[in-house]
Amino acid sequence: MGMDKLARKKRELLQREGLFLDIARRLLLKEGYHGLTMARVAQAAEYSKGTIYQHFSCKEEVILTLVTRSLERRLAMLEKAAAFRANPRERIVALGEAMELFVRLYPDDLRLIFLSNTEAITQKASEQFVWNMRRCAHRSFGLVTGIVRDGIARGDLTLPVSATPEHIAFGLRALTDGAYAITMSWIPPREVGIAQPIEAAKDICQILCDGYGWRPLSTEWDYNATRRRVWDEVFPGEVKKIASN
Amino acid sequence: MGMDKLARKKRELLQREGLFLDIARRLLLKEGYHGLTMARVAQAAEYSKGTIYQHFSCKEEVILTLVTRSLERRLAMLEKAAAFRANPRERIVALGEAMELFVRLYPDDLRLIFLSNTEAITQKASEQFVWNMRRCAHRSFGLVTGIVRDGIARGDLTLPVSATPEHIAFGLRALTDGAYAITMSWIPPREVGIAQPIEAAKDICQILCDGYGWRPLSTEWDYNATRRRVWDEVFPGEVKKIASN
DNA sequence: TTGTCATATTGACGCATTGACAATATTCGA
DNA sequence: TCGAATATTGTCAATGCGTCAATATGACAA
Repeated sequence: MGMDKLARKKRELLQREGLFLDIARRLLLKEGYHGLTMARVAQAAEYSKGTIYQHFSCKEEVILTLVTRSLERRLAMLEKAAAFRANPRERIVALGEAMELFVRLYPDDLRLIFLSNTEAITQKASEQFVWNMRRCAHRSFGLVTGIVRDGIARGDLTLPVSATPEHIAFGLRALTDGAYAITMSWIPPREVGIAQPIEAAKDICQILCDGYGWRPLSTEWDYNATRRRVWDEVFPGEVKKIASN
Repeated sequence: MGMDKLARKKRELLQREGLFLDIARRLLLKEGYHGLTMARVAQAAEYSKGTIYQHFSCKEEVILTLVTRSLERRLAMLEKAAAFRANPRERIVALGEAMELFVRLYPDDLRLIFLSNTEAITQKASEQFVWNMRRCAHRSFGLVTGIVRDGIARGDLTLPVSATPEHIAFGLRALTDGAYAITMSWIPPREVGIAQPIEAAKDICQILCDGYGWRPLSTEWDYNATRRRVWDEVFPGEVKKIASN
């Protein structure tokens, strides 16, 4: 087969995989894990079930592919935020804004990411997928630890003897993930007295940084101005998209 | 039917339900969601499948019953800790110790609690179960907000204008839940540089409290002594059990 | 253009599981 | 001891996953 034909073939395969994934995503989000069935995907895509199994070895792999896409989309936004040119604590603020914009723009992707914590799904995951998901986790953690190291290097932050940069990253991440987990769980945050869980999570991250004595403290700096700068300079398109809704 | 006979009947039913639940729990923990099947429970219990459906309307209800038990067990430990006679910040420490002891003593129960965040399971939950799980969440949140209010009442803590007692409770809870979620997920905390995630979570909760300026700050008080007091006075049996492993 | 072969696609099938239910067994009061 | 109420059983339809032998497609050579 000619090279060009082979390339076309490959492109078509990729396109078909995209079709399967789009349908699967729609079903999964709309009707949950049990609502996503291979037969329904096949029917909606107007292919036979067997063809899907040429792309994915099992139902779980379909889901994990969706999860991986969402993880990478989020990671891309976090990386953009981490590259914000400002002092380290402002860059932490930028990460918080990235998280918030991500969840506002793509709430469905966040749902998918949380789905990946389900054992029923990860049980059947191939090495390939686990490896890739870990890679995403590493990189997003790495962004935070990197900023913490910068803060230490600049003398903005002095670690307690028992702590490491990883500890702080772990704390910020646990706080954020936990807040989102509560938001998306069967515990409605309003019922426990929190009207705006996402804003609350950002504020608490700030207070945690203050707790470490990371300068400039939130009392010494106008971090709302920082937020506006992040919107303007890093995520103008995203902010516009949200505003237009 | 005589009253005594009726009572015996009821007792036997309850006992059988316990048998089913024990078997289901073993299967679920050992082989995951897909490994737990009604037929296997029936076979192991030496009853027929139909009998199980007299106790539980579906597989998900079996799982939710297990989850509810675990939530209640944890809540009981938290309530014991919250009743610790000490200043409010020490009582927060006591809650942290309760969480740690719980996860050390009953790691399987924590796994079950996290299982309840799975949509595949909660989808089919009856009102009854959701209602009960929310009740647990309310009560455990209430313990924290109660302690925060005590701190404010004593003048140990002055809230920022934008915060409420619920905010602080939300932060502490999100931090703890998030840390445990990371611990139990496919992200191995060691790989992101955290050797002891549970200890780290406790430390970070302290730093967050410091960030709020909640007195006595961790620099002003020996909270390790507080921990030892909690072990001795609130959880002597639990600590002993852990030590003997 | 046509024949041949490799590859892609199909849908029926085997197997497992859920949940329902009619048939059967047991229990209890009279 | 009898009969009604209740509990238990095992089978069965329905559904879904993943496989595979049969079939269709299409690239290339003659």
